[in-house]
Amino acid sequence: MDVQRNVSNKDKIQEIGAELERLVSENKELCLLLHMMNDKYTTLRAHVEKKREEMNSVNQSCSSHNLIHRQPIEKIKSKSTRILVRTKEDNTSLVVKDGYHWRKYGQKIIKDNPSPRAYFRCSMAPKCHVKKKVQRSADDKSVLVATYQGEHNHPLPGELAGVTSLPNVSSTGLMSELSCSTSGDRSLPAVNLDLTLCGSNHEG
DNA sequence: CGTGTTTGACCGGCGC
DNA sequence: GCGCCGGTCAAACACG
Ligand SMILES: [Zn+2]
Repeated sequence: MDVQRNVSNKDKIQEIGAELERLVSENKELCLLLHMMNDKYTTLRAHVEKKREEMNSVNQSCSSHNLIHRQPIEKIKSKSTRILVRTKEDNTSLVVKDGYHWRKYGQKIIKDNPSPRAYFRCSMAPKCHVKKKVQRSADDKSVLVATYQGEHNHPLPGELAGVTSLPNVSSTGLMSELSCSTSGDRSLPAVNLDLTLCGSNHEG
């Protein structure tokens, strides 16, 4: 009957729609990531330039007003990278496709945070034992905190890398506060580079 | 049948 | 030593 075929088609359309939604979400994530990297780069450059000017200024004359002394940036050895990415409820805690294949191997309820934390491991290469933790922020439920640990010893496959082409990244207006911090060891104070340059509210 | 997710068990570190 | 807590394992299950 035509009705059945119709239903089947409808189902398929729904499926494709879901896939599209997923891709859009993924694209958004990558967009955010890119933006974050850009911001980080800009901030770091600004800091470096500021530091240089500062040094020059100090070299000439010591002013009365003291300048803030920041921690040396070279101290941070990015053994594990923490990335705060704002996302919708689309990808609750599932496999976040950020270019790699992740296999979930655990989930725990962490104290002082009602949301569970998911543990992932890279399963693209047999020798790649990169781990990743994903959990929601305690304050904003719409913020996922992904903590990458380790380095990939394999390049990204081209099939998945083709999604990174973004026509308009800064005109979508989906940007919000983003923070990126790198902590070398578990015991380090985990310096947080607040990169909330775009001081816009993130009502979600 | 191969692969990935779920989910409770298990284990080590740490504080009491 | 014991129990809490964060992290991992692995058996069972689901899916293509
Ligand atoms: Zn990898």
